[in-house]
Amino acid sequence: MNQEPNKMPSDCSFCLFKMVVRQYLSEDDFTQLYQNTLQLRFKKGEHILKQGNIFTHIIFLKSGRVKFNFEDETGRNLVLTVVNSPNLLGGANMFNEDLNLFSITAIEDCEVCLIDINVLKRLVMQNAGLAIKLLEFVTTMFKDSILNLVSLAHKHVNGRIADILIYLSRKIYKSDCFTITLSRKELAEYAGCSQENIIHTLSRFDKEGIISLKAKKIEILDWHKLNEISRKG
Amino acid sequence: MNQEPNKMPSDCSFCLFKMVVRQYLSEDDFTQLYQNTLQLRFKKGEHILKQGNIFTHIIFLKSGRVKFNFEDETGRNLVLTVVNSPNLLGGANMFNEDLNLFSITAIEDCEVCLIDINVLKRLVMQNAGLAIKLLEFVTTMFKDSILNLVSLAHKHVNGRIADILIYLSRKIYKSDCFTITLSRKELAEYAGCSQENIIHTLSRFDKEGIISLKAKKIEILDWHKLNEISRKG
DNA sequence: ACTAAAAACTGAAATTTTGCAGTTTTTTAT
DNA sequence: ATAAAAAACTGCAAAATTTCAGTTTTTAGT
Repeated sequence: MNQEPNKMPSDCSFCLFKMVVRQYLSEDDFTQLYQNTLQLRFKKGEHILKQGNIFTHIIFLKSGRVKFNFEDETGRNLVLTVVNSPNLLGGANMFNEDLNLFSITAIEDCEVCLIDINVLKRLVMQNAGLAIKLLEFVTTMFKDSILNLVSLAHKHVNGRIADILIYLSRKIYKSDCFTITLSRKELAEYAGCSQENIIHTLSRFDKEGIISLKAKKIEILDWHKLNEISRKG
Repeated sequence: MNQEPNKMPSDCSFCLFKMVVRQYLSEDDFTQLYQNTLQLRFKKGEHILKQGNIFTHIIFLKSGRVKFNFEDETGRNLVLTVVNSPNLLGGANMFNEDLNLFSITAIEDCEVCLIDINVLKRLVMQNAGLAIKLLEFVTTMFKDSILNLVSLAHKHVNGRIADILIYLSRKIYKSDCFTITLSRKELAEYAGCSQENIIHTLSRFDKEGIISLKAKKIEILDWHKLNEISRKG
Protein backbone atom coordinates (compact mmCIF):
# COMPACT_ATOMS: atom_id res chain seq x y z
CA MET A 1 0.00 0.00 0.00
CA ASN A 2 2.27 2.72 -1.16
CA GLN A 3 0.02 5.03 -3.10
CA GLU A 4 -2.36 6.34 -0.43
CA PRO A 5 -5.57 4.60 -1.37
CA ASN A 6 -8.80 6.39 -0.55
CA LYS A 7 -10.73 5.70 2.59
CA MET A 8 -14.11 4.36 1.63
CA PRO A 9 -17.25 5.50 3.47
CA SER A 10 -18.63 2.15 2.49
CA ASP A 11 -21.51 0.02 3.60
CA CYS A 12 -19.85 -3.11 4.83
CA SER A 13 -22.93 -5.01 5.85
CA PHE A 14 -22.92 -7.07 2.69
CA CYS A 15 -19.60 -8.77 2.32
CA LEU A 16 -19.19 -12.42 1.48
CA PHE A 17 -16.20 -12.94 3.68
CA LYS A 18 -17.96 -11.44 6.67
CA MET A 19 -21.03 -13.53 6.00
CA VAL A 20 -18.98 -16.69 5.87
CA VAL A 21 -16.88 -15.84 8.89
CA ARG A 22 -19.86 -14.68 10.95
CA GLN A 23 -21.13 -18.25 11.18
CA TYR A 24 -18.09 -19.26 13.17
CA LEU A 25 -17.88 -16.34 15.55
CA SER A 26 -19.71 -15.04 18.58
CA GLU A 27 -21.28 -11.56 18.39
CA ASP A 28 -18.39 -10.11 20.41
CA ASP A 29 -15.69 -11.72 18.32
CA PHE A 30 -17.34 -10.61 15.12
CA THR A 31 -17.61 -7.05 16.36
CA GLN A 32 -13.94 -7.11 17.26
CA LEU A 33 -12.98 -8.38 13.80
CA TYR A 34 -15.28 -5.82 12.20
CA GLN A 35 -13.69 -2.97 14.12
CA ASN A 36 -10.25 -4.05 12.97
CA THR A 37 -11.22 -4.06 9.35
CA LEU A 38 -10.36 -1.23 6.97
CA GLN A 39 -12.54 -0.44 3.98
CA LEU A 40 -10.51 0.87 1.06
CA ARG A 41 -10.69 1.63 -2.64
CA PHE A 42 -7.77 1.16 -5.01
CA LYS A 43 -7.49 2.64 -8.48
CA LYS A 44 -6.30 0.65 -11.47
CA GLY A 45 -2.54 0.15 -11.27
CA GLU A 46 -2.22 0.68 -7.53
CA HIS A 47 -0.46 -1.91 -5.39
CA ILE A 48 -2.83 -3.46 -2.87
CA LEU A 49 -0.03 -5.53 -1.39
CA LYS A 50 3.67 -5.19 -2.17
CA GLN A 51 6.14 -8.06 -2.47
CA GLY A 52 8.65 -8.07 0.38
CA ASN A 53 6.59 -5.78 2.63
CA ILE A 54 5.47 -6.91 6.04
CA PHE A 55 2.23 -8.84 5.95
CA THR A 56 -0.25 -7.14 8.26
CA HIS A 57 -3.70 -7.70 6.76
CA ILE A 58 -5.55 -10.38 4.93
CA ILE A 59 -7.52 -8.92 2.06
CA PHE A 60 -11.06 -9.55 1.02
CA LEU A 61 -11.59 -8.35 -2.55
CA LYS A 62 -15.18 -7.11 -2.73
CA SER A 63 -15.22 -5.76 -6.26
CA GLY A 64 -12.80 -5.34 -9.15
CA ARG A 65 -10.04 -7.55 -10.49
CA VAL A 66 -6.40 -7.91 -9.49
CA LYS A 67 -3.21 -9.52 -10.73
CA PHE A 68 -0.64 -11.38 -8.63
CA ASN A 69 2.79 -10.36 -9.76
CA PHE A 70 6.23 -11.52 -8.81
CA GLU A 71 9.44 -9.60 -9.34
CA ASP A 72 12.50 -11.80 -9.73
CA GLU A 73 16.13 -11.12 -8.82
CA THR A 74 16.86 -9.44 -12.14
CA GLY A 75 13.92 -7.06 -11.81
CA ARG A 76 11.85 -8.89 -14.38
CA ASN A 77 8.18 -8.83 -13.53
CA LEU A 78 5.92 -11.87 -13.89
CA VAL A 79 2.14 -12.15 -13.66
CA LEU A 80 1.28 -15.29 -11.71
CA THR A 81 -2.46 -15.14 -12.07
CA VAL A 82 -5.45 -12.84 -12.35
CA VAL A 83 -8.17 -13.02 -9.71
CA ASN A 84 -11.77 -11.85 -9.76
CA SER A 85 -13.89 -10.64 -6.86
CA PRO A 86 -15.25 -11.78 -4.51
CA ASN A 87 -12.17 -13.54 -3.20
CA LEU A 88 -9.82 -13.76 -0.26
CA LEU A 89 -6.26 -12.61 -1.02
CA GLY A 90 -3.01 -12.97 0.82
CA GLY A 91 -3.84 -16.15 2.71
CA ALA A 92 -0.66 -17.69 1.36
CA ASN A 93 1.37 -15.63 3.74
CA MET A 94 -0.87 -16.05 6.73
CA PHE A 95 0.64 -18.90 8.63
CA ASN A 96 4.23 -19.17 7.71
CA GLU A 97 5.86 -15.87 6.83
CA ASP A 98 5.83 -12.24 7.75
CA LEU A 99 6.73 -10.96 4.28
CA ASN A 100 4.56 -10.90 1.20
CA LEU A 101 5.64 -13.51 -1.30
CA PHE A 102 4.35 -11.49 -4.25
CA SER A 103 2.59 -8.22 -5.03
CA ILE A 104 -1.11 -7.84 -5.66
CA THR A 105 -2.03 -5.00 -8.02
CA ALA A 106 -5.43 -3.68 -9.05
CA ILE A 107 -6.05 -4.05 -12.79
CA GLU A 108 -9.41 -2.31 -12.37
CA ASP A 109 -10.73 -0.03 -9.66
CA CYS A 110 -11.25 -2.25 -6.62
CA GLU A 111 -13.03 -2.24 -3.28
CA VAL A 112 -11.34 -4.25 -0.55
CA CYS A 113 -11.59 -5.00 3.17
CA LEU A 114 -8.27 -5.21 4.98
CA ILE A 115 -8.64 -7.51 7.97
CA ASP A 116 -6.02 -7.27 10.70
CA ILE A 117 -4.05 -10.51 10.63
CA ASN A 118 -3.34 -10.61 14.34
CA VAL A 119 -6.98 -10.30 15.29
CA LEU A 120 -7.88 -12.97 12.76
CA LYS A 121 -5.13 -15.25 14.02
CA ARG A 122 -6.31 -14.88 17.58
CA LEU A 123 -9.84 -15.83 16.56
CA VAL A 124 -8.66 -18.79 14.51
CA MET A 125 -6.73 -20.11 17.50
CA GLN A 126 -10.00 -20.41 19.37
CA ASN A 127 -12.08 -21.72 16.54
CA ALA A 128 -11.34 -24.83 14.48
CA GLY A 129 -14.33 -24.34 12.17
CA LEU A 130 -12.98 -20.97 11.12
CA ALA A 131 -9.51 -22.45 10.68
CA ILE A 132 -10.87 -25.09 8.33
CA LYS A 133 -12.81 -22.49 6.35
CA LEU A 134 -9.58 -20.54 5.88
CA LEU A 135 -7.75 -23.74 4.90
CA GLU A 136 -10.35 -24.14 2.18
CA PHE A 137 -9.90 -20.58 0.89
CA VAL A 138 -6.12 -20.87 0.92
CA THR A 139 -5.84 -24.30 -0.68
CA THR A 140 -8.33 -23.39 -3.42
CA MET A 141 -6.38 -20.26 -4.29
CA PHE A 142 -3.09 -22.12 -4.29
CA LYS A 143 -4.47 -24.86 -6.47
CA ASP A 144 -5.64 -22.38 -9.08
CA SER A 145 -2.24 -20.72 -9.14
CA ILE A 146 -0.49 -24.06 -9.52
CA LEU A 147 -2.71 -25.26 -12.36
CA ASN A 148 -2.11 -21.93 -14.05
CA LEU A 149 1.64 -22.18 -13.65
CA VAL A 150 1.73 -25.81 -14.74
CA SER A 151 0.12 -24.84 -18.00
CA LEU A 152 2.53 -21.94 -18.41
CA ALA A 153 5.56 -23.97 -17.50
CA HIS A 154 5.01 -26.78 -19.94
CA LYS A 155 3.31 -25.50 -23.08
CA HIS A 156 4.46 -23.51 -26.09
CA VAL A 157 3.45 -19.89 -26.48
CA ASN A 158 0.42 -20.74 -28.64
CA GLY A 159 -0.95 -23.06 -25.98
CA ARG A 160 -0.09 -20.71 -23.13
CA ILE A 161 -1.89 -17.81 -24.77
CA ALA A 162 -4.87 -20.04 -25.56
CA ASP A 163 -4.93 -21.05 -21.88
CA ILE A 164 -4.82 -17.45 -20.76
CA LEU A 165 -7.67 -16.50 -23.09
CA ILE A 166 -9.74 -19.44 -21.89
CA TYR A 167 -9.03 -18.61 -18.26
CA LEU A 168 -9.85 -14.93 -18.66
CA SER A 169 -13.05 -15.66 -20.56
CA ARG A 170 -14.35 -18.43 -18.29
CA LYS A 171 -13.14 -17.49 -14.84
CA ILE A 172 -12.48 -13.77 -14.85
CA TYR A 173 -14.83 -12.05 -17.31
CA LYS A 174 -17.38 -14.87 -17.56
CA SER A 175 -18.23 -13.99 -21.13
CA ASP A 176 -17.03 -14.84 -24.65
CA CYS A 177 -16.50 -11.13 -25.20
CA PHE A 178 -14.46 -9.04 -22.81
CA THR A 179 -12.32 -5.93 -22.60
CA ILE A 180 -9.01 -6.64 -20.95
CA THR A 181 -7.37 -4.05 -18.75
CA LEU A 182 -3.98 -5.74 -19.01
CA SER A 183 -1.52 -4.20 -21.45
CA ARG A 184 0.29 -6.32 -24.04
CA LYS A 185 3.36 -6.04 -21.85
CA GLU A 186 1.43 -7.46 -18.89
CA LEU A 187 0.03 -10.23 -21.07
CA ALA A 188 3.61 -11.07 -22.08
CA GLU A 189 4.58 -11.20 -18.41
CA TYR A 190 1.61 -13.51 -17.86
CA ALA A 191 2.37 -15.85 -20.76
CA GLY A 192 6.10 -15.79 -20.08
CA CYS A 193 7.10 -14.63 -23.54
CA SER A 194 8.10 -11.47 -25.38
CA GLN A 195 5.64 -8.67 -26.10
CA GLU A 196 6.13 -9.20 -29.80
CA ASN A 197 5.20 -12.84 -29.48
CA ILE A 198 1.94 -11.94 -27.72
CA ILE A 199 1.13 -9.41 -30.41
CA HIS A 200 1.99 -11.77 -33.28
CA THR A 201 0.09 -14.65 -31.75
CA LEU A 202 -3.04 -12.65 -30.93
CA SER A 203 -3.16 -11.16 -34.42
CA ARG A 204 -2.63 -14.64 -35.91
CA PHE A 205 -5.55 -15.94 -33.83
CA ASP A 206 -7.52 -12.97 -35.16
CA LYS A 207 -6.61 -13.71 -38.79
CA GLU A 208 -7.50 -17.37 -38.37
CA GLY A 209 -10.92 -16.44 -37.03
CA ILE A 210 -10.31 -17.94 -33.59
CA ILE A 211 -10.79 -14.61 -31.84
CA SER A 212 -11.87 -11.14 -32.84
CA LEU A 213 -9.31 -8.60 -31.71
CA LYS A 214 -10.10 -4.90 -31.57
CA ALA A 215 -7.45 -3.23 -29.42
CA LYS A 216 -8.36 -4.28 -25.85
CA LYS A 217 -11.65 -5.88 -26.81
CA ILE A 218 -11.39 -9.62 -27.35
CA GLU A 219 -14.16 -11.94 -28.43
CA ILE A 220 -13.68 -15.67 -28.61
CA LEU A 221 -15.26 -16.88 -31.85
CA ASP A 222 -14.08 -20.46 -32.21
CA TRP A 223 -13.97 -22.32 -28.92
CA HIS A 224 -13.24 -25.60 -30.65
CA LYS A 225 -10.05 -24.36 -32.29
CA LEU A 226 -8.96 -22.53 -29.15
CA ASN A 227 -9.37 -25.64 -27.02
CA GLU A 228 -7.50 -27.62 -29.63
CA ILE A 229 -4.56 -25.20 -29.44
CA SER A 230 -4.64 -25.33 -25.64
CA ARG A 231 -4.66 -29.13 -25.71
CA LYS A 232 -1.81 -29.48 -28.19
CA GLY A 233 0.28 -26.97 -26.22
CA MET B 1 -1.37 -47.14 -4.48
CA ASN B 2 -1.63 -49.56 -7.31
CA GLN B 3 1.40 -51.77 -6.97
CA GLU B 4 0.76 -53.52 -3.63
CA PRO B 5 3.39 -51.92 -1.45
CA ASN B 6 4.79 -54.03 1.37
CA LYS B 7 3.42 -53.84 4.86
CA MET B 8 6.12 -52.64 7.14
CA PRO B 9 6.59 -54.20 10.57
CA SER B 10 8.01 -50.85 11.54
CA ASP B 11 8.73 -49.09 14.74
CA CYS B 12 6.52 -46.03 14.60
CA SER B 13 7.47 -44.50 17.90
CA PHE B 14 9.82 -42.02 16.28
CA CYS B 15 7.99 -40.07 13.62
CA LEU B 16 8.18 -36.31 13.28
CA PHE B 17 4.57 -35.89 12.27
CA LYS B 18 3.34 -37.87 15.23
CA MET B 19 5.57 -35.93 17.56
CA VAL B 20 4.22 -32.65 16.25
CA VAL B 21 0.62 -33.77 16.25
CA ARG B 22 0.83 -35.37 19.68
CA GLN B 23 1.19 -31.96 21.30
CA TYR B 24 -2.29 -31.04 20.19
CA LEU B 25 -4.11 -34.23 21.02
CA SER B 26 -5.32 -36.04 24.10
CA GLU B 27 -3.98 -39.53 24.76
CA ASP B 28 -7.24 -41.06 23.49
CA ASP B 29 -7.32 -39.00 20.30
CA PHE B 30 -3.71 -39.77 19.58
CA THR B 31 -4.30 -43.47 20.07
CA GLN B 32 -7.24 -43.31 17.68
CA LEU B 33 -5.12 -41.55 15.05
CA TYR B 34 -2.30 -44.01 15.61
CA GLN B 35 -4.60 -46.97 15.09
CA ASN B 36 -5.82 -45.53 11.82
CA THR B 37 -2.33 -45.09 10.45
CA LEU B 38 -0.75 -47.54 8.02
CA GLN B 39 3.00 -48.05 7.89
CA LEU B 40 4.19 -48.84 4.38
CA ARG B 41 7.27 -49.10 2.20
CA PHE B 42 7.39 -48.13 -1.44
CA LYS B 43 10.08 -49.13 -3.91
CA LYS B 44 11.63 -46.70 -6.38
CA GLY B 45 9.17 -45.98 -9.19
CA GLU B 46 6.02 -46.97 -7.30
CA HIS B 47 3.11 -44.54 -7.09
CA ILE B 48 2.41 -43.52 -3.51
CA LEU B 49 -0.58 -41.47 -4.62
CA LYS B 50 -2.13 -41.45 -8.07
CA GLN B 51 -3.56 -38.40 -9.83
CA GLY B 52 -7.35 -38.61 -10.13
CA ASN B 53 -7.76 -41.30 -7.49
CA ILE B 54 -9.87 -40.70 -4.43
CA PHE B 55 -7.98 -39.02 -1.64
CA THR B 56 -8.24 -41.18 1.45
CA HIS B 57 -5.02 -40.66 3.39
CA ILE B 58 -2.62 -37.91 4.15
CA ILE B 59 0.95 -39.10 3.84
CA PHE B 60 3.86 -38.57 6.12
CA LEU B 61 7.10 -39.32 4.30
CA LYS B 62 9.49 -40.74 6.90
CA SER B 63 12.42 -41.62 4.66
CA GLY B 64 13.30 -41.51 0.99
CA ARG B 65 12.57 -38.96 -1.71
CA VAL B 66 9.57 -38.49 -4.00
CA LYS B 67 8.53 -36.51 -7.05
CA PHE B 68 5.20 -34.77 -7.61
CA ASN B 69 4.09 -35.39 -11.16
CA PHE B 70 1.19 -34.15 -13.19
CA GLU B 71 -0.18 -35.76 -16.32
CA ASP B 72 -1.83 -33.30 -18.68
CA GLU B 73 -4.69 -33.82 -21.14
CA THR B 74 -2.36 -35.00 -23.91
CA GLY B 75 -0.72 -37.61 -21.68
CA ARG B 76 2.45 -35.61 -21.29
CA ASN B 77 3.98 -36.02 -17.88
CA LEU B 78 5.43 -33.14 -15.89
CA VAL B 79 7.48 -33.15 -12.69
CA LEU B 80 6.24 -30.37 -10.43
CA THR B 81 8.78 -30.74 -7.69
CA VAL B 82 10.95 -33.17 -5.77
CA VAL B 83 10.46 -33.53 -2.03
CA ASN B 84 12.71 -34.93 0.65
CA SER B 85 11.77 -36.65 3.90
CA PRO B 86 10.62 -35.91 6.52
CA ASN B 87 7.63 -34.14 5.06
CA LEU B 88 3.86 -34.15 4.96
CA LEU B 89 2.42 -34.96 1.52
CA GLY B 90 -1.03 -34.61 0.05
CA GLY B 91 -2.26 -31.79 2.25
CA ALA B 92 -3.18 -29.83 -0.86
CA ASN B 93 -6.18 -32.05 -1.38
CA MET B 94 -7.24 -32.23 2.22
CA PHE B 95 -9.86 -29.55 2.53
CA ASN B 96 -11.32 -28.92 -0.85
CA GLU B 97 -11.34 -31.93 -3.12
CA ASP B 98 -11.79 -35.65 -3.01
CA LEU B 99 -9.51 -36.38 -5.94
CA ASN B 100 -5.73 -36.17 -6.04
CA LEU B 101 -4.57 -33.20 -8.05
CA PHE B 102 -1.30 -34.90 -9.00
CA SER B 103 0.60 -38.15 -8.48
CA ILE B 104 3.33 -38.70 -5.96
CA THR B 105 5.94 -41.25 -6.99
CA ALA B 106 8.89 -42.66 -5.07
CA ILE B 107 12.23 -41.85 -6.73
CA GLU B 108 14.01 -43.86 -4.04
CA ASP B 109 12.79 -46.55 -1.69
CA CYS B 110 10.54 -44.81 0.81
CA GLU B 111 8.95 -45.36 4.20
CA VAL B 112 5.64 -43.62 4.75
CA CYS B 113 2.76 -43.37 7.23
CA LEU B 114 -0.69 -43.20 5.68
CA ILE B 115 -3.01 -41.35 8.03
CA ASP B 116 -6.74 -41.78 7.52
CA ILE B 117 -8.07 -38.44 6.33
CA ASN B 118 -11.47 -38.77 7.96
CA VAL B 119 -10.04 -39.45 11.37
CA LEU B 120 -7.65 -36.55 10.97
CA LYS B 121 -10.46 -34.25 9.82
CA ARG B 122 -12.57 -35.16 12.82
CA LEU B 123 -9.70 -34.34 15.15
CA VAL B 124 -8.94 -31.06 13.36
CA MET B 125 -12.58 -30.01 13.77
CA GLN B 126 -12.14 -30.17 17.51
CA ASN B 127 -8.72 -28.64 17.67
CA ALA B 128 -7.73 -25.26 16.28
CA GLY B 129 -4.07 -25.65 17.24
CA LEU B 130 -3.81 -28.75 15.11
CA ALA B 131 -5.64 -27.00 12.27
CA ILE B 132 -3.13 -24.17 12.32
CA LYS B 133 -0.23 -26.61 12.37
CA LEU B 134 -1.66 -28.25 9.25
CA LEU B 135 -2.20 -24.84 7.64
CA GLU B 136 1.50 -24.22 8.16
CA PHE B 137 2.50 -27.54 6.57
CA VAL B 138 0.19 -27.00 3.62
CA THR B 139 1.06 -23.37 2.90
CA THR B 140 4.79 -24.08 3.16
CA MET B 141 4.55 -26.92 0.69
CA PHE B 142 2.45 -24.85 -1.71
CA LYS B 143 4.84 -21.95 -1.51
CA ASP B 144 7.79 -24.15 -2.43
CA SER B 145 5.90 -25.55 -5.41
CA ILE B 146 4.93 -22.10 -6.60
CA LEU B 147 8.43 -20.66 -6.33
CA ASN B 148 9.66 -23.70 -8.22
CA LEU B 149 7.11 -23.26 -10.96
CA VAL B 150 7.69 -19.51 -11.21
CA SER B 151 11.32 -20.16 -11.95
CA LEU B 152 10.41 -22.80 -14.50
CA ALA B 153 7.72 -20.72 -16.14
CA HIS B 154 9.81 -17.65 -16.78
CA LYS B 155 13.41 -18.61 -17.41
CA HIS B 156 15.24 -20.10 -20.34
CA VAL B 157 16.41 -23.69 -20.26
CA ASN B 158 19.89 -22.78 -18.99
CA GLY B 159 18.44 -20.93 -16.02
CA ARG B 160 15.81 -23.58 -15.35
CA ILE B 161 18.37 -26.36 -15.26
CA ALA B 162 20.65 -24.26 -13.05
CA ASP B 163 17.69 -23.74 -10.70
CA ILE B 164 16.96 -27.45 -10.60
CA LEU B 165 20.59 -28.30 -9.85
CA ILE B 166 20.70 -25.68 -7.10
CA TYR B 167 17.42 -26.94 -5.63
CA LEU B 168 18.48 -30.58 -5.70
CA SER B 169 21.86 -29.83 -4.19
CA ARG B 170 20.67 -27.48 -1.45
CA LYS B 171 17.25 -28.77 -0.49
CA ILE B 172 17.10 -32.41 -1.53
CA TYR B 173 20.57 -33.94 -1.33
CA LYS B 174 22.13 -31.30 0.92
CA SER B 175 25.53 -31.75 -0.63
CA ASP B 176 27.58 -30.38 -3.53
CA CYS B 177 27.92 -33.93 -4.79
CA PHE B 178 24.92 -36.17 -5.28
CA THR B 179 23.69 -39.14 -7.28
CA ILE B 180 20.33 -38.41 -8.83
CA THR B 181 17.77 -41.16 -9.20
CA LEU B 182 15.82 -39.21 -11.83
CA SER B 183 16.38 -40.24 -15.44
CA ARG B 184 17.23 -37.67 -18.13
CA LYS B 185 13.65 -38.03 -19.32
CA GLU B 186 12.36 -37.14 -15.86
CA LEU B 187 14.77 -34.21 -15.63
CA ALA B 188 13.38 -33.00 -18.97
CA GLU B 189 9.86 -33.30 -17.56
CA TYR B 190 11.05 -31.29 -14.57
CA ALA B 191 12.76 -28.54 -16.57
CA GLY B 192 9.98 -28.43 -19.15
CA CYS B 193 12.22 -29.06 -22.15
CA SER B 194 13.28 -31.88 -24.45
CA GLN B 195 15.51 -34.73 -23.27
CA GLU B 196 18.14 -33.68 -25.77
CA ASN B 197 18.19 -30.18 -24.37
CA ILE B 198 18.80 -31.50 -20.86
CA ILE B 199 21.61 -33.69 -22.15
CA HIS B 200 23.19 -30.92 -24.23
CA THR B 201 22.95 -28.42 -21.40
CA LEU B 202 24.30 -30.72 -18.70
CA SER B 203 27.25 -31.72 -20.85
CA ARG B 204 27.89 -28.06 -21.67
CA PHE B 205 27.90 -27.25 -17.93
CA ASP B 206 30.35 -30.16 -17.56
CA LYS B 207 32.66 -28.89 -20.33
CA GLU B 208 32.62 -25.38 -18.87
CA GLY B 209 33.67 -26.71 -15.48
CA ILE B 210 30.47 -25.65 -13.73
CA ILE B 211 29.57 -29.20 -12.77
CA SER B 212 31.23 -32.58 -12.98
CA LEU B 213 28.96 -35.06 -14.69
CA LYS B 214 29.55 -38.80 -14.47
CA ALA B 215 26.36 -40.56 -15.53
CA LYS B 216 23.99 -40.06 -12.55
CA LYS B 217 26.65 -38.57 -10.30
CA ILE B 218 26.67 -34.78 -10.33
CA GLU B 219 29.06 -32.54 -8.45
CA ILE B 220 28.65 -28.79 -8.43
CA LEU B 221 32.12 -27.28 -8.92
CA ASP B 222 31.44 -23.60 -9.57
CA TRP B 223 28.61 -22.18 -7.47
CA HIS B 224 29.37 -18.67 -8.63
CA LYS B 225 28.84 -19.45 -12.32
CA LEU B 226 25.80 -21.61 -11.58
CA ASN B 227 24.13 -18.84 -9.57
CA GLU B 228 24.97 -16.40 -12.34
CA ILE B 229 23.22 -18.62 -14.89
CA SER B 230 20.22 -19.00 -12.58
CA ARG B 231 20.04 -15.24 -12.09
CA LYS B 232 20.29 -14.36 -15.77
CA GLY B 233 17.58 -16.88 -16.64
C1' DA C 1 28.00 -64.12 -19.41
C1' DC C 2 25.02 -62.85 -23.08
C1' DT C 3 21.29 -60.70 -25.22
C1' DA C 4 17.59 -57.56 -25.60
C1' DA C 5 15.79 -53.46 -24.13
C1' DA C 6 16.14 -49.08 -22.24
C1' DA C 7 18.59 -44.97 -21.45
C1' DA C 8 22.05 -41.71 -22.70
C1' DC C 9 24.18 -39.28 -26.06
C1' DT C 10 25.47 -36.76 -30.67
C1' DG C 11 24.96 -33.69 -34.58
C1' DA C 12 22.25 -31.26 -37.72
C1' DA C 13 18.09 -29.48 -39.92
C1' DA C 14 13.63 -27.43 -38.95
C1' DT C 15 10.94 -24.71 -36.07
C1' DT C 16 9.95 -21.49 -32.46
C1' DT C 17 11.03 -17.53 -30.01
C1' DT C 18 13.47 -13.34 -29.08
C1' DG C 19 15.50 -8.89 -29.87
C1' DC C 20 15.93 -5.04 -32.70
C1' DA C 21 14.70 -1.01 -35.32
C1' DG C 22 11.42 1.54 -37.07
C1' DT C 23 6.18 2.88 -37.85
C1' DT C 24 1.55 3.63 -36.45
C1' DT C 25 -1.93 4.19 -33.04
C1' DT C 26 -3.62 5.41 -28.61
C1' DT C 27 -3.37 7.79 -24.30
C1' DT C 28 -2.22 11.60 -21.31
C1' DA C 29 -1.32 16.17 -19.93
C1' DT C 30 -1.40 20.88 -20.81
C1' DA D 1 -6.97 20.89 -29.49
C1' DT D 2 -2.28 19.72 -29.62
C1' DA D 3 2.09 17.93 -28.44
C1' DA D 4 4.54 14.48 -26.09
C1' DA D 5 4.72 10.03 -24.32
C1' DA D 6 3.34 5.44 -24.08
C1' DA D 7 1.55 1.42 -26.14
C1' DA D 8 0.73 -1.39 -30.07
C1' DC D 9 2.30 -3.17 -34.09
C1' DT D 10 5.40 -4.99 -38.18
C1' DG D 11 9.03 -7.55 -40.39
C1' DC D 12 13.37 -9.51 -40.20
C1' DA D 13 17.78 -11.47 -38.54
C1' DA D 14 19.75 -13.87 -34.62
C1' DA D 15 19.35 -17.06 -30.99
C1' DA D 16 17.20 -20.79 -28.58
C1' DT D 17 14.81 -25.02 -28.74
C1' DT D 18 12.82 -29.10 -30.69
C1' DT D 19 12.70 -32.92 -33.66
C1' DC D 20 14.76 -36.50 -36.04
C1' DA D 21 17.83 -40.21 -37.07
C1' DG D 22 21.36 -42.71 -35.73
C1' DT D 23 25.25 -44.38 -32.22
C1' DT D 24 26.96 -45.70 -27.82
C1' DT D 25 26.39 -47.01 -23.12
C1' DT D 26 23.96 -48.94 -19.33
C1' DT D 27 20.60 -51.95 -17.28
C1' DA D 28 17.87 -56.11 -16.61
C1' DG D 29 16.61 -60.79 -17.38
C1' DT D 30 17.77 -65.49 -18.48
